[in-house]
Amino acid sequence: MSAAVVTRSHTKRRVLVVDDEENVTHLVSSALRFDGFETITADNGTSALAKVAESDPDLIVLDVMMPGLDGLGVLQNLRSAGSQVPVIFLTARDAATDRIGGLRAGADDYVVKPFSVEELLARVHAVLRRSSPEDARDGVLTIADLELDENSHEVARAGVEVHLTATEFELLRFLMRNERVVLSKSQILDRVWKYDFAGQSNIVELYIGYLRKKVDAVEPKLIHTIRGAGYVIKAPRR
Amino acid sequence: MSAAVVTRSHTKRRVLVVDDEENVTHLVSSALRFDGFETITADNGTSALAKVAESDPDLIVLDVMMPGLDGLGVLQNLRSAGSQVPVIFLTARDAATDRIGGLRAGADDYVVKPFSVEELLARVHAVLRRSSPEDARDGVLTIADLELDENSHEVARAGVEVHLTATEFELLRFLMRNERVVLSKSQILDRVWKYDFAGQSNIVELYIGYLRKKVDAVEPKLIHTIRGAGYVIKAPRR
DNA sequence: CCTATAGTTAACACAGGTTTGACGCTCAGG
DNA sequence: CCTGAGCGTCAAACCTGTGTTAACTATAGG
Repeated sequence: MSAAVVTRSHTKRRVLVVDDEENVTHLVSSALRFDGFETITADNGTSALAKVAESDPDLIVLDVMMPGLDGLGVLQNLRSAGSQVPVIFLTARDAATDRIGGLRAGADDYVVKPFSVEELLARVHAVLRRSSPEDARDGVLTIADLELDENSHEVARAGVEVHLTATEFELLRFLMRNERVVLSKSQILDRVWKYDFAGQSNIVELYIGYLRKKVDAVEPKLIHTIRGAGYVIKAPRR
Repeated sequence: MSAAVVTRSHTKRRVLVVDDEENVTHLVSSALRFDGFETITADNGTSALAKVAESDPDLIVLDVMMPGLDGLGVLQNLRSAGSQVPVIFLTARDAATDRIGGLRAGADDYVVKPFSVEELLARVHAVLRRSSPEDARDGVLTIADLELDENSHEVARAGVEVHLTATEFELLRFLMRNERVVLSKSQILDRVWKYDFAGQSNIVELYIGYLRKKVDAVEPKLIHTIRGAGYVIKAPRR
């Protein structure tokens, strides 16, 4: 066991994504790969159990409602076989309704559909952070004198605390988690907004504007427009 | 043994969780891990004894009613073998009165099912605090001029004692034990309310409201709403 | 068994956040 | 220097989450 832990500490984290909708598994697994994870997918409960057995994932993202063996069944199966692997449920219903069958049934966290990819990613990191020591980071992102604390949701520029709304916070976190990477408006829309967002408008520009007013009003400017490509956040070269 | 004690004084506390329901062991052990413990689980009495022998835990959370060798049997076995390891019993409600006599036979505390996770966690800390010198903290949580004593259940703001109900106290303790961490309403519901709580209402907001009236009516405000995310308690930045 | 206290539910009002659409500005290329 | 596509900004409309009150139900203590 200790040998396995040691070996694994230097390899990529492996995440199994289980959902009967291919759109969802694709969306989630490509986001996870973009984030440096290895991913495996399954589109039903039975196949999920097989994939767990053969690839021993570090975490499972598991849809609750699936035809045949559903998420609850998969989880019970795993737990009674002694598996301790962390599980995040995807639940379609109102979270409160499913709660008894959800978290309390042995999952480590759950995300309500439709979710934003960044939200799910944040949960994945949070769960891994608390369940394995190797992933323990403090959850504070810093670029120049801009700080964002994922735990307390505090954001400060030049030492001054700034209040951000939920969407502003997610957007800034996405930018900061990708420092020096240009993110297109559609990437941003796909990651920060819930995946069923229909509106096709200038909402990204609008929120970039909000962020600039709130956290980028002082020099040096950190948020940059790359005309025709998207936005980047970065500290100036020194 | 003394060598083991010395070594152990700098390692994580190890807790063995024993229950025949996988949901309960997972619920409890993941909460304990989140709290910095190492956990081992067993789903029956015989296996529990084996795990004690092989991993020498610092504390055992032990379900009384299990098929085969039950909790009382496990405890008797341990005590007659000379083990002094602290034990917290999990008992069903109707059996509570009957079991108290049994508890005197060697358990250190007991928690009635269904329990809230925070309640169990509090007992674990309390037992460790009084049974091992290394865990001796006074059990007083302080944020700015807000004080909460886990032993006496006294709460005071700005030096003035405040009376809280059981639920209010647990909620405040949960917040304070997680200063500067945003806790979602579902996290709060899952930790502070008993695990079989099915209700779906705005009960968390309601209790936050109670707390605000009782302990946060003066400046500076310590309990903050993070719209769309949850609540945080924190002292203002200096 | 009755009363006081605590816990829960439901209804509702409102503040704050999100989205929309219109409009003006800017930059790069012709 | 003109032009159009892309970007930034504004205010109104819409919507959701949150706080609050009050009534109801369970529980514990006398």
